Amino acid sequence: MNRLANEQYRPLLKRGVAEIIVEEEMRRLLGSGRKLRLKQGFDPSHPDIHLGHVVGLRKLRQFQELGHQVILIVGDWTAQIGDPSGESVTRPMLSPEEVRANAETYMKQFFKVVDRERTRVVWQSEWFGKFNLGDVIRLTSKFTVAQMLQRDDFSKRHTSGRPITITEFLYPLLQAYDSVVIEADVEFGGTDQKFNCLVGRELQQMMGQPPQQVFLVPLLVGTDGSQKMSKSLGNYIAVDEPPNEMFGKVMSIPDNLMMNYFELLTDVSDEELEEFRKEMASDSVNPMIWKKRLAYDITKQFHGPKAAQEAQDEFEGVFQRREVPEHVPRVVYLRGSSGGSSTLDASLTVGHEVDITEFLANAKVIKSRSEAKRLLAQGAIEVDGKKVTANTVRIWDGSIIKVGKRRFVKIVNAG
RNA sequence: GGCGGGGUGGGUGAGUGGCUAAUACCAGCAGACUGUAAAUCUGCCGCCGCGAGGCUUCGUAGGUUCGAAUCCUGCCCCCGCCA
Repeated sequence: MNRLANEQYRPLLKRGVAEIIVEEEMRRLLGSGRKLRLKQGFDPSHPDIHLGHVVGLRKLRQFQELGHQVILIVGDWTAQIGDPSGESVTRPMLSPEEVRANAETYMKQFFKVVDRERTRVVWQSEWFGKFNLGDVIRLTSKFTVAQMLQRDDFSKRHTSGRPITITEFLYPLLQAYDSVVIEADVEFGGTDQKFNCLVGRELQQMMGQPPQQVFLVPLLVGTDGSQKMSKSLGNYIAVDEPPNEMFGKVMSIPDNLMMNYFELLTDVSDEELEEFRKEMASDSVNPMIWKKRLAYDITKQFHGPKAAQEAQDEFEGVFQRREVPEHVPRVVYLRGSSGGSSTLDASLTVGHEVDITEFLANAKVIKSRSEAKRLLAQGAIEVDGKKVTANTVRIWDGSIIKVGKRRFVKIVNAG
């Protein structure tokens, strides 16, 4: 491999990459001029994509720009046997309809990053649907328990006496078989997928194929700044998040995560990041300036420059200048007899005093009256810019009620 | 098949008859401070009630008791050890 090529692939193979197995082989393949088959699997029981997944998807995209093809495998079959990730969490079997719906949801998000034109979607059931017991036994007989126990997760559970189900051993095998079927050149995944991907290499070789390369990306740390981003931990930023939310959530990450996010989730050049690093080290700039850029850049990727700019404007208005946001959810305030969907207590009338806690609880702005009372007692409720201290307050058509730092509601009289 | 352990509020996990709506920690929420960052401090953190207070909750269904998360019985579920 010549120096030029090394330089050419530097951003692709170095930035935002945890490990490549085998890197030299990877370079050789890239240099061969052949169109590579990039394998990406997806578990239909988790159809939501967040920024943690985007790290890998961006890599797929970068490969696509070089002319390579993504093969997206819908794991409709393995979704039914449970994912051994972390603790053994048994998943409910998904019905075919659920799988299909989830796959659609997934792909809608997936193709916000990955180029649809250069992607082929295949379903695992295309091949596993024909599998019979004999096939399964033949597949399992190629591997030993000792091999399975090489997996960190398995060996830990085994030594500490926690259960491992046999179906969990099947999961890596099926995933490996996927690689054989599609004749994958490269499999992508987070570092937690290393073992499974390596099993794929072994099986391919046993079946007379050249082994796939394994491209592992780091796990993104979530908005809490400590644990990996995941939906169940609630520290995630979803790709289908509205622009304002997305911008706001990025702004809320700890400062020390910024560099990491820039590297893994943006195309901001290494040179600029070096500048950023220096400025941060010397305290010569307010980190917020850079963080806004980060938030803008990420929001732009999913919502376009216009929406990103608007999100930034709103952020600056609401949080830096403490203004009321432009678009505030409305609470329709019915006068007189009962009515439609967001019905409020009909005895309340605009322009009159209302019991604010009762009002907000009825309007579902706050989930219970007890909680509303707590918030009131803590001075967290404002009406038209004035902190509410009494139980009752006068509201008008068009009044703005603010709860806490960022919840707003506008009163609209439909009466 | 045998023996044993366990199911408590979003999570971890105390509590073995009244002082327990239920220790503690985490998460969460609010206020202060700020750059809606982090850190820190303060308060809150089942539902209803202005309040005194009431109601519902500790796998589930019954029972004992003036009174049960705590005792008894059936059932469901989870886990370990031995075979």
